[in-house]
Amino acid sequence: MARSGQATRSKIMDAAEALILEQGFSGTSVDSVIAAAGITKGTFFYHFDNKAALAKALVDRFAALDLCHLEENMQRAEHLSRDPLQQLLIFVGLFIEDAERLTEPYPGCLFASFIYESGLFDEAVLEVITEAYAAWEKRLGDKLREAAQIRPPREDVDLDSLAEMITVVFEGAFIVSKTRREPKVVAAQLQHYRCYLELLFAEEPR
Amino acid sequence: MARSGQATRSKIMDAAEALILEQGFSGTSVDSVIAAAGITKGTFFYHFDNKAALAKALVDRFAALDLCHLEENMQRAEHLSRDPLQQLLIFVGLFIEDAERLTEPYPGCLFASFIYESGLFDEAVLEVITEAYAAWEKRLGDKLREAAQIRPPREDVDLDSLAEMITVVFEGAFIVSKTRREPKVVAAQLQHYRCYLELLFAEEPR
DNA sequence: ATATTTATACCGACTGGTTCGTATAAGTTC
DNA sequence: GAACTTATACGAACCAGTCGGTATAAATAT
Repeated sequence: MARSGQATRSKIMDAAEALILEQGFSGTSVDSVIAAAGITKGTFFYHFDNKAALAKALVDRFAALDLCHLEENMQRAEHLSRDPLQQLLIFVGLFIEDAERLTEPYPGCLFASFIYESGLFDEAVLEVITEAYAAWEKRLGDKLREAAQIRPPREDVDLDSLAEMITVVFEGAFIVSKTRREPKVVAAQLQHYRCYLELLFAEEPR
Repeated sequence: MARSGQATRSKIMDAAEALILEQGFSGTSVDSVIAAAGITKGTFFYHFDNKAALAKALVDRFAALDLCHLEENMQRAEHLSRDPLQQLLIFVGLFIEDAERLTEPYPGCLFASFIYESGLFDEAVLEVITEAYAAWEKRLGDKLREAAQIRPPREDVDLDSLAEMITVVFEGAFIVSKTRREPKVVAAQLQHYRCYLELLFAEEPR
């Protein structure tokens, strides 16, 4: 089975990611990864120089997928409405739809897993995470500022931290969802975030 | 130098907790703990049967302190106002005050750290965490229901998940704070939670 | 009062197993 | 023949945990 190199690489990364989200990076041995992936040690080290290289590949992939979801849902929202506030509400709504489809608890976020073991990773890995968070903050922050220009929020809130709040809600909801083993948590919490935005920008009398 | 048993035990736990919040539980060896605590291996295993016993002792202590903060600030709030909504706003405000005093990024929550390595711990450890979360949800949920009886919220939100949201905001803010190495994140996010509560229960014309 | 016992607290070398990573040699697929 | 995979064995470092022994102080006995 030569030539399927990329497939094997993905299989290793899939197995590793699932294990890491349950046991952490240190708690996940290379041996357990190769067992889960159904390959051998030689193959693992053929694809990754060392365990640290696996970590880097995992965050890179996770970040790429994350930013893809961000951009895709934002562009869908932008096509569904012209009003920046409505775009934001639709944007969050799309993630709520996704979260509602979950039947099992969300497996968690690799970023959070790594952050709670941040002492083990080099700066390059951590930078991928900060940049991903920054991208979300930027994208939502710009949209919020657009919305605020059309109609200023009722309370004088800081728009940057308001943009950041979606990351906060996601990460916090993942943890509670994992703890309570309850898949609905994420959707419920995103709904609160959307509701907060609605109330902040509501056009009702002062 | 006998007699200082409890002090040594605390010293071990303090060192362990700090290390675990940076490197995770698996990533923290007993050797690194004893080095940080300035004791030896024999002493460590005199105080703890095994590494798992240390984990249990750490969550127990963390949960006790956590519930202490919850109860203390809630009772302070209850003394400062008779109105349940005001009590809630004051309650959150007290945590904002604490968070604003931080000059370094919040070191993080042991619960979250353990949850992202949950596969390594036995049911007893995880139960301490679920119970702690449940206590917060109960305490705030009851207060929210009181407030809703006096004046129903503007939007038809689920009060249980609204109560749960403070845990979500804390946990999410810790992660973002650790990632961005920015201590102000926690206070800013708690402010949004308080603002959300205010808007939800505002008495302005519908 | 002095000797002896008991309990608590602590030390550090040691053991056996696990870890990551390497090496080697042969097989498979394109 | 180049890219990829299997299988197995191996080593150095590290890991959790053990064990025999020491130090101290209070309790008890003499």
